[in-house]
Amino acid sequence: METIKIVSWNVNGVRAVYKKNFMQWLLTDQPHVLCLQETKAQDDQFPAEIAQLDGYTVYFASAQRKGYSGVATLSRLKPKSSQVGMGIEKFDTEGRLLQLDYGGFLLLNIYFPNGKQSNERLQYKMEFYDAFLKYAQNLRRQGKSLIVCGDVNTAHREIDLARPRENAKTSGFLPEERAWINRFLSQGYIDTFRMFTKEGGHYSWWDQRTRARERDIGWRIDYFFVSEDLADKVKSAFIQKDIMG
DNA sequence: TCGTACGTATA
DNA sequence: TTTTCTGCGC
DNA sequence: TATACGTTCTAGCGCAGAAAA
Repeated sequence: METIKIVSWNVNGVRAVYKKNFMQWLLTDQPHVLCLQETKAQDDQFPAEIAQLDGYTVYFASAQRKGYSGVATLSRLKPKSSQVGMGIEKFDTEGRLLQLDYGGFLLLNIYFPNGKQSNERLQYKMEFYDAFLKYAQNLRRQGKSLIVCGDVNTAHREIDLARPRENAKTSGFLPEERAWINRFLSQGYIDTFRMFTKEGGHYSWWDQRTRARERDIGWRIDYFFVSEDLADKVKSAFIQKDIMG
């Protein structure tokens, strides 16, 4: 069976990366499937060159609010079906989940809420986490195999961020957020990056305020999870840290 | 994130 | 019509 | 008093929408 390359990228504005080097990157990297988060665009606001890209079909899950959140999946493989959201209105209106059914597996492109803004948003994030776990487990009970990728907005363990002690009380590394990842994994999912890389020092997000990227003071908050039945089918998992979003 | 200022706790 | 400003979220 | 510790503050980008040019 041939190898499929799936890439996840929080672009922080699809129109902004389009003006930079998005197209060159895409034509060079040529993933079979590309999962984008934080597109910050309605379906009809996507650059036409992306929306009508030769060889790819583009699926959207945009937020109601303009310029906010939103995920999209570009696919060279034809899925059997697609679905936006979990069927829960308070979560689905923020454009955070897009599901493609490829028969052998479901691909869930997901952008979990950021909890840094306020207690209300942290609570919303935790509710989203719980709702998603229930949703995923329901799919598992239906016999589905899952690939879950995207921006989880939480570093799992101390080796997943450069400053664990300093951030023990910061959303993104709170005990309850980390505990949810533990609970999720314990229900039969694999953090694929950790299948191949055991040591720390590998990050996917860096604070802009202090130009932390230059010094590699970062967090690993973007993941590829698979349901454990797919584990032996995963060939590799890595972070392209030199690509700027 | 980092360094700092400031308040509070501890000996 | 284009540029500049303010506000929001991250 | 002297020291330790915990809390606080805080940039710049991408976008929307209104105002100004």
